[in-house]
Amino acid sequence: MQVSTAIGDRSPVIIDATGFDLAGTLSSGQSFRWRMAGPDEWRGIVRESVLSVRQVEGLLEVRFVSDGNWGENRVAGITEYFDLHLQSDYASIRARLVRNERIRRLLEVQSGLHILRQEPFEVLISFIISAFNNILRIERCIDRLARCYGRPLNVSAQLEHAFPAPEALATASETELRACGLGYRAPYVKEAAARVVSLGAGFESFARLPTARLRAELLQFPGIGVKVAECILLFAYHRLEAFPIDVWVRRAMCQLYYRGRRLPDRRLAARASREFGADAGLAQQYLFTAYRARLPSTRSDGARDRM
DNA sequence: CTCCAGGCATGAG
DNA sequence: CTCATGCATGGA
Repeated sequence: MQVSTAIGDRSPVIIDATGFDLAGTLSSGQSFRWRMAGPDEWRGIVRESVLSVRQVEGLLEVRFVSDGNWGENRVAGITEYFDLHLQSDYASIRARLVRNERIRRLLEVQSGLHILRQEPFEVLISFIISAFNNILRIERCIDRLARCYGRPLNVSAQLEHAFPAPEALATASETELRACGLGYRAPYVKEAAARVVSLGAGFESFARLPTARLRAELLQFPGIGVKVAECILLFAYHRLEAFPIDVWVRRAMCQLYYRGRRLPDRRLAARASREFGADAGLAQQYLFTAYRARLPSTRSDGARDRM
């Protein structure tokens, strides 16, 4: 798995990433901190560092534009973030999903999506902001939040900032938060951050809770409902059975399983659980990206696109 | 101009 | 319990 290790300070980390789709994963709406920086280059902020990443053949090349506290082994940290240590699992999940007739066509044109392992607090706040919002604006809101409340990470002209700490958002004024473009979500973000602060070490222990209890804990937060809770379960706590239903996944499920008839989300969730079981989270990610991009494979009748 | 976006909180029935 | 409504903001 590990091809090379970082010896010097600035030497890039290179990791075997066979079957991984970097671009697809980074643009699949699970992280809001990555931007395309070239034809085959992605620049993003992970924890306390700025990364420049590209995928060549089956290899992932990661440059640390700014140092972060990754400890001794950067390879292990990067491997974990991109969830590359579970490549065999992704292969078996995919094999199971392909057996499902209704989504087979989607998987024939898409592959290699991973679920990133992101910081829980960042995901929690980011998806509170995501409610009734669009991805471009979510990215801008988080960018401005980081600029106002996050630690500066490099000294270049284009200064980049880490995601803010809970204390910073908890003590921010609602007016300031609104100035970041949060709108009516400003008080939710402030109160949710305050709740994380008051939970203290209890928030860290969320990671060890069984999924049902973790979901119940998340639903206690202001601004977190069923959909956002599922996003946090999936993207922050890697609970692969979670199944967030947004407008695109709703359209996908209704079209694929109910001839376009609109059903309540709880029924769609139950159906997803039956169809995909423990693989629902990854299935959801493929449905989301395919329907949001309006891929030809999402057309119900197989009619050709004449645009 | 209108419509829409990775929904939630609230109140009515 | 289920369902309808308002909500800030900005791009298309």
